[in-house]
Amino acid sequence: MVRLSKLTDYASVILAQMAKKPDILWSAGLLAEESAIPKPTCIKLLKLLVRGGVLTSIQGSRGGYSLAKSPSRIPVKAIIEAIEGSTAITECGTDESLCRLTDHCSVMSRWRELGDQVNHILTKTTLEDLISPNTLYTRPDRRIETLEVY
Amino acid sequence: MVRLSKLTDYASVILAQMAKKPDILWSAGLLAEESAIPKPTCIKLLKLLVRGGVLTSIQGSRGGYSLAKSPSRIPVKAIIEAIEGSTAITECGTDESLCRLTDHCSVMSRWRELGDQVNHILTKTTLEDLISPNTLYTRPDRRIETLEVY
DNA sequence: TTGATATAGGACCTAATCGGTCCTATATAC
DNA sequence: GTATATAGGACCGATTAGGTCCTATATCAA
Repeated sequence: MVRLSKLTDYASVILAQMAKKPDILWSAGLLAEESAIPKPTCIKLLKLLVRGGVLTSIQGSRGGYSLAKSPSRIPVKAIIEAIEGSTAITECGTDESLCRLTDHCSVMSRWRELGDQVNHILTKTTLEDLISPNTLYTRPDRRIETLEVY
Repeated sequence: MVRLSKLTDYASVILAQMAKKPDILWSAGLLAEESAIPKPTCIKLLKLLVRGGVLTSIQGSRGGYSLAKSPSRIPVKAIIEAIEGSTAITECGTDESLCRLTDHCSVMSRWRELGDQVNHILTKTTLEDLISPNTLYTRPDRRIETLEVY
């Protein structure tokens, strides 16, 4: 839990690169060079980001990739989910006995609420925040409203 | 990221069980029965929880396990770290070129700040919250102070 | 129309991690 | 001394993550 996968890390570097020059249609090759990420891996990530709706692509010669939206409208959650899949804290295991014999379901509800809080942060934080040269702290305009959770 | 491992899930069930009867010195066998978790796995988890300071143990005949502190003083973070290890969002990869050629380090700083927020929640939420029969939401006494982050 | 260039999609392999089990040592009570 | 309990670590199979490659399709330009 709460660990960034290497590929998501890479993806954020690629996206940071793209956000710097939003008007360019980036080819996979160029991005791989500029971001110092092995080309095959870079290509794979770009495909995942397209599928996740973070990027749009144009096929064919002179084609390439660009951000699907402005950085401020791309939640960190979307990036993570594009690369790693759902961020659901856990699917309820099919283990029947756990649910029948113990407080498992009740405890899981609390875990899920906790996961909702984390997701709230991941949704409010965007690519724009990620690529900011300044710390996220002490930015009044981005102060998170008191979580409507416990 | 943001996914509970099966073992942490199990551990929380065990701890919920123990918290219900705080005065009992629980043997591994009894806990395995009551929590419907395979005994060998249960034993492994108990050892990890002792090593993480969540439980204390007494060896020898008539020995067993008990909570090291009251549930309200055991952060969820301690449980996760006991089972899964550090919750650091990522160690900076040793990949030199990424840091030299790109904005990787800057982006990673933002990720780390984001991780700090998540850890804040995981620290403020305790075993007591986890085993509460009621939702964490709408509990004024547990309302989180506005995060001193963005 | 054809060739060059780019993405789309998926198969595939290897390495690392997770989930789970077992064995031996040590501590304690009777 | 023996039975009962935890301590610690070795170990293995299954799953997942990281990374590569191959073929198909779309587009542009000559």
